[in-house]
Amino acid sequence: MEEKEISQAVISRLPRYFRYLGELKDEGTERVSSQELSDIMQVTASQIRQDLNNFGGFGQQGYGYNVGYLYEEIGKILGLHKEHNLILVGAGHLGQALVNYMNFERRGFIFRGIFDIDERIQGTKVRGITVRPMREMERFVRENDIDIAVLTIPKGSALEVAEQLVSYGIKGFWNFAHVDLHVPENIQVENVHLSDSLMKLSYNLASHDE
Amino acid sequence: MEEKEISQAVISRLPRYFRYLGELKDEGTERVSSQELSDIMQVTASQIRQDLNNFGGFGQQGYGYNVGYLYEEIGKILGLHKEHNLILVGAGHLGQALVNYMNFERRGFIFRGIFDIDERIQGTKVRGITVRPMREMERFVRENDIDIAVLTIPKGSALEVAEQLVSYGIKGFWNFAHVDLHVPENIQVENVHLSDSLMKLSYNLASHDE
DNA sequence: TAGATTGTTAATCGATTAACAATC
DNA sequence: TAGATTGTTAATCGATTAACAATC
Repeated sequence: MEEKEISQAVISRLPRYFRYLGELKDEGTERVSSQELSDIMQVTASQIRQDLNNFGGFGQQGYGYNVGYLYEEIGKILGLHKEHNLILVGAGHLGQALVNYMNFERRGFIFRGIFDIDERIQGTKVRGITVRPMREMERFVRENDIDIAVLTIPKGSALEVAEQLVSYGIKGFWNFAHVDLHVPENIQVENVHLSDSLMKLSYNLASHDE
Repeated sequence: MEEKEISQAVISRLPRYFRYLGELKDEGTERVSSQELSDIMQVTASQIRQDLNNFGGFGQQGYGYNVGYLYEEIGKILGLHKEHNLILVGAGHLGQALVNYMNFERRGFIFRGIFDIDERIQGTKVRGITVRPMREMERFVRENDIDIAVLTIPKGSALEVAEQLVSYGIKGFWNFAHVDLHVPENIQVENVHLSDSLMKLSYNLASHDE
């Protein structure tokens, strides 16, 4: 049962709030007003209050927000209290880098399996996890309750692999392949298109020095 | 001399247009109407026409757009006809993955140097490029006309390193460190916050299965 | 209580979509 | 020429900012 639909613009800002609140928390700060947060984060206090109030009244008039509480609550909104079981599909440089990055695990995103089409690396390990052949993927996904697939494979095979994974029960894709996946609407896709990002930087560099 | 300022929302869509036009071009398609592109890309024809007309009239009434021409023009708008000299700062797994990724070079983004604080990897090579100590960075940046720094270093050191790099003449940052850089407004920053992206996926997964 | 700051409504701004005259 | 489709203006929609009453 869906509450009022929250816009993706708001969702995109939540991790940034979460990060700044985490830093305030680590510094031992107990309370913060929307105005103080506004000064630090360079967004309007009004936007902060609007964004938070999409999810409930976390503050208190005359006081502001309790840092620790708000941090926890945003974490819950983001679903960080739940664990997710991930597989990596495509054990190239980028894929291996993602598996080796410790911070995802700290947030509950745990790589359970790695798959690659290249026979030469099958059987090798990345951070203790064996690289398996693609044909073992279906069984692995079903038996290990995998909900997220991280795609670091060439664009040519991504559509086909994604379709298979949906049929195996995958619920979300973290997609680094440079294509737009076509998946049923109950499946979530988060794209990381690195070359798009670099092109945007290129544009901004070019448009600046005119 | 700045023309009318183009919104970042529009800029963000350009690489996607560029990608689809490249595919059409590879298929040998010569012309495309905004409506056809709309069907393929799942955005409105109106938005496509509006976006393109920010940069000039690339189409022709009654005909549509010439695929090859539009592809070239968007490439120019994105600044892809110019070469950029990059350095990597932080030769961890992610940094090495980026250097090894061939497609950036194809678009004119060329890694010239790699720097890392860790003495154990200094002197080793990544894709033929020697990893150098940080103290050589200033001279290298100045002598090799480096304009983009790719930051794949821990958040703790990112602010300081970025400040130094600005003073050495760096014009743009591709920032993978999980902090917001504070740089002068004539310096461009493009952030890739992977954990933010993953949290967004997490939210969408959680909010879906309610 | 008085002061501070939220939660929320109203106003503004900007981005998207629709419509259509211009024109190839 | 008639048909098609752009370029562009106008209308709509949504997101951001401002304002302020509620309230701790």
